[in-house]
Amino acid sequence: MTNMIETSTRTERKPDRTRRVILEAAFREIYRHGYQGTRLDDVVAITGLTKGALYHHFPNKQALGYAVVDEVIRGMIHQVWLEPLADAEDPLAHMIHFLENMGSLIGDDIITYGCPLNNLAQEMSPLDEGFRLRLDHLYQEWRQGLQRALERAREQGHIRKDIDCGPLAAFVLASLAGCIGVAKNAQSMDQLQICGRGLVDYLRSLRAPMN
Amino acid sequence: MTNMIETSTRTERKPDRTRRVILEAAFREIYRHGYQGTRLDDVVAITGLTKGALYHHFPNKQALGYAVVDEVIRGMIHQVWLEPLADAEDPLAHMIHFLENMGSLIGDDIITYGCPLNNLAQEMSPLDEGFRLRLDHLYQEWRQGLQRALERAREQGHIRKDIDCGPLAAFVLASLAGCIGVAKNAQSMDQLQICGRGLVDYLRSLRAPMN
DNA sequence: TAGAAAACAAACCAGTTGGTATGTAAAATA
DNA sequence: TATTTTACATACCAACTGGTTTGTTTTCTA
Repeated sequence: MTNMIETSTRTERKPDRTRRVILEAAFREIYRHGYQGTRLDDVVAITGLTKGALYHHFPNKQALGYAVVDEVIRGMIHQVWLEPLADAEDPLAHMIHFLENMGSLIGDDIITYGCPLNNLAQEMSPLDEGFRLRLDHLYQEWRQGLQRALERAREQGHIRKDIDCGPLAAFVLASLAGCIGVAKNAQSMDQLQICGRGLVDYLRSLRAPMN
Repeated sequence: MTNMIETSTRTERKPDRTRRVILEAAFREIYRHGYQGTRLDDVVAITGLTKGALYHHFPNKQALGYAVVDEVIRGMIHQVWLEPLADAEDPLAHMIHFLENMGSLIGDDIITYGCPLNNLAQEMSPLDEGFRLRLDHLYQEWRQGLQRALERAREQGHIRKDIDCGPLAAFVLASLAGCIGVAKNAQSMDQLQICGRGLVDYLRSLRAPMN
């Protein structure tokens, strides 16, 4: 019935796409200026839409922020970290390779603006419990993915048998966030590599002693 | 109508003290809400002063923020970290003891609000080069203090001779910031201890092998 | 001790911000 | 096809915010 292929120049209505456009613009602004520093006027200006569109899809700024966490940032972490890690045959080698080439694998934004998840967590966790719960949930997903990968590495004999991979995953994640934060403050890719190498050294030191 | 009432409201004038009061109130608000989330009206409300006083001592919000970094936060890091570390006879043992008892040694604020320096760095470094330079300078002071302590530990034979204490100090600092950040987001002292133990394990693994 | 300067107080303002009320064209539905 | 619902656009505002201006009281100084 309404199945037409004609892409007319009329104002096509694609609510899902409009919603996506708003979400990604909001993510960009939040990533660059923080949640509190983000102005809704700037978000709509980037999209070329208007506030009417924004407030049609989201009831208020807070709901928009929550959706950015649940949909945009969550997707990025799964895509960049969790899925490749789950697919890797040699998880430890994959992690080390990733840590040693973060700059080229992720892009300069990691130096300029840091980690989107950690940024938002540091800013909003003490201020808004809704943010905190969502961000904490995401961290737990991330940590569990890391833990599973480390346990696989342990089964492969790349990590000593006596290591508890739960706390280890927590520490690795914390260190990684710290390294990115330091690099961001120094605005220096070198700093990221120096700190990242410290983490890699640590991971290597967990190898079972060769006999 | 001239000074008919010599009421006790004789406002005692202590400019240095007034400046201090403003600085500490500003620190408190920035620590809790971030720089962008801090309202000058709230700062003056806490002090019981007025904007006139604030703008007499500081030309604008930015200068007040800079002064908080240079005077308040810097003092705290020196007092809590650098001076005790420089005075410690066994720096490595001191560091480990500190990491294992951070919660009780520093206080609950570290869980609730995180690390004042790291918070401000993550928020403001990409937004304001003046902040970034001041915060980066402070980080370098901190890292150098750590490096000197680690080098002393190496001389004492508590750390392997082949370790380069510069990158190590950078990694330790990054990890520490990351651990505090994770604990803050989880609002959990347990998380701080779990992550902190990971860092302690790492430091212990640097010990020269016993023969 | 008189005048200048410093240290505050109080009122005010212009720009901004999140949010709303209302209008309207396109889809969905009947 | 007629009607309702969805998806936006437009215009607007009340509250707030950083900052200014002006006035008053204390302290310093010549």
